[in-house]
Amino acid sequence: MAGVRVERGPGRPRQEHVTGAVLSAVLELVTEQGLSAVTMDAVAARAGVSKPAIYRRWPGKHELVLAAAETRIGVLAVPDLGDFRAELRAVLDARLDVYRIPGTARLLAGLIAAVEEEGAVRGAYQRYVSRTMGETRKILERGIARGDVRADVDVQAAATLVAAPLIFRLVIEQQVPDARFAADLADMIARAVGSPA
Amino acid sequence: MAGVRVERGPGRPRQEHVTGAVLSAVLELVTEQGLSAVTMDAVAARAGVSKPAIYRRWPGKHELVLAAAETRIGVLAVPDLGDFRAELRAVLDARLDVYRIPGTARLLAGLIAAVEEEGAVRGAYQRYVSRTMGETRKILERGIARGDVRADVDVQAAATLVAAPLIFRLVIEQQVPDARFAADLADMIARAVGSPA
DNA sequence: GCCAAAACGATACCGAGAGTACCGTTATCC
DNA sequence: GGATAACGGTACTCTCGGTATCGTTTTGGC
Repeated sequence: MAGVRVERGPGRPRQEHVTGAVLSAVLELVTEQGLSAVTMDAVAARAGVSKPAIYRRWPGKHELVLAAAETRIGVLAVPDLGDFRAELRAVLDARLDVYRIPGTARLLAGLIAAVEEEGAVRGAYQRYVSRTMGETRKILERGIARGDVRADVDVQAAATLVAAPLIFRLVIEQQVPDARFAADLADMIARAVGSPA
Repeated sequence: MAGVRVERGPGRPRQEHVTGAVLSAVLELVTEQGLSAVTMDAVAARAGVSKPAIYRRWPGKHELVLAAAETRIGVLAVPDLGDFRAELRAVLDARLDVYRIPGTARLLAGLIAAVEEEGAVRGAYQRYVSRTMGETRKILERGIARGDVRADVDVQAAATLVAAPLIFRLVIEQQVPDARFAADLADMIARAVGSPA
């Protein structure tokens, strides 16, 4: 995902702090001033780094935005809590915490635009999305095995039902989701996929 | 939303076909070559129109993209069908028809990016979103009045649950939703908000 | 018929931003 | 000590959004 050069060899090695400084600069700029303020010059200046140093690590702006987004919205794993409902709450609450960080909506919007514009980013993005959705699928499959999730649900469709509403409210409705909304979602989704018992 | 000059008066009137040709050009370009191909010069050339003619109608690219998106994803109204489940299917199927048109994912991505970048577009966008969600809210409220939707659901949250999954699958998961997915959604949402009866 | 007004196409232009090339310098491996 | 490669700095090219200006054309009002 990151730079091209990983193996050791002759030549001056990368200065590790540069990578972190650049990613932080992207997150700061997008939070404080929005997407349009994230120019390569502004990022370089904010990070105290030269522009070529950025291009040695990422092939272009789209990839940089993707990398910055990944540091924010990482893949989270939920352990077996013995109860589908509890695990559902855990997923929603964890996502809620991330989406409530200021600037996340703008960051996601930039990510979506970057993926749509640049086919090169799509591969890494696809892997990220399927990994994230995979965690939710696991919870559903545990629930089916356990018996507190209906055996006849389409797991992939149900995973989308879980993942979509929070991000929709943030990015499309342009409102920061709150705990009440997450709780309502948990109720509705539990009825949607839970065993009738 | 469109041009500034509506009232009649002296001077050469707008040529109506220009507006339509420009909007069509945007949709064609985004469908055939993606978002990055939608440059003002390309739009002008494709529409057989001069660039100033575009700027007489929309103040900037963001507004143009919003206008083009609105011609595609209009607000749809669902009549009272006497049954919540049937109306739910009607909403999902109608949305499905639109989202399956090639290029719609790219168009939506462009819209999201435009809104996030340009505060000026936000007002019109907000009105559009709340109008669209309002139609879904109406269906839920009819259902509550009728008795086939639980009276204790949060209508706004439920509307998000209905609207989010299709668009999420298209824009985030990067897959065109199919009829099977829409049917699964209808099943799950009906259990989520339908009366226990 | 004539004039003001405003849209039209065409073109040239400006400024900003993405990305690249080249510099001399510095750090590391062999 | 030499090859390698990252570093900051700078200057550059190219593309794109947006504006200005031109002469031309089409309308309404007198």
